[in-house]
Amino acid sequence: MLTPTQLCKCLGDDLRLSLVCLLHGQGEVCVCDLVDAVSAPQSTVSRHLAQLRQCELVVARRQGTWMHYRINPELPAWAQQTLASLVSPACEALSLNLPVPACCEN
Amino acid sequence: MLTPTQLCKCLGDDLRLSLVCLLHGQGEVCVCDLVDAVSAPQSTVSRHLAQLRQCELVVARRQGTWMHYRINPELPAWAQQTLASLVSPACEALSLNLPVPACCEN
DNA sequence: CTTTAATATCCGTATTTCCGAATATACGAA
DNA sequence: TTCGTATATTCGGAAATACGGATATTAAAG
Repeated sequence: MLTPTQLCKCLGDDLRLSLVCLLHGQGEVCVCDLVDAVSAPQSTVSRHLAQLRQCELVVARRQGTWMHYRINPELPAWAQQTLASLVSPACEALSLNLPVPACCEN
Repeated sequence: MLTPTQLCKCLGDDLRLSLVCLLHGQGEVCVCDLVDAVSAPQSTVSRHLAQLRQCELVVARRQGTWMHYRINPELPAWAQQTLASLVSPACEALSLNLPVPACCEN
């Protein structure tokens, strides 16, 4: 189960925090769009997504060859509040421009 | 200035999160009490406190040989909200028993 | 079955973080 | 000044984390 320390560890990295912010802004985003949005190598993004998934911070849905990620909607209330507090200042600090243009529209 | 990533990095460690929780519960605590409360070597506690201070998450007040730490009261709103969301689940997860018995009462 | 696209995993390396004993510093008291 | 207490800093090594190219997996299409 997700602990506060684990949540903070997940969010304590620019790339992972960026991913979480992007997912928080949209409903669901597929990996290729995330790769574009953060302009990092695919293997790096995938590895961080796996880590976020392992902490149950995000969940994935497969659709054909695409994987759609979104924030785990069943996050405990304290975790949701934490995200809500952090996302908007993080978007600014990381200069993320939402929404992510979607390349894969299914 | 404190960024969301930095804040999360600070809180993404059991010992530092414990210290922050202890300080959040009381007003001000001196180092020796924190050392007792977390039962970690003094140098370790001091090093983590220095890190928290560098991020401006906590501030220190010297009184003779004692140093009294407290949460920085001028934290940006988003950071205060983040702490508010995390402290109580963190206290439970880290099984901290507040309040800290104070050995140095000045 | 082969090819292609999307994503995940592997693995060696580089970087960061953490630890705690030892040492240094700051301060008050004698 | 000297001593004792409280705290900070140093430093070398251990452990954890991050990186990304190469490779594996999965699934749709031909």
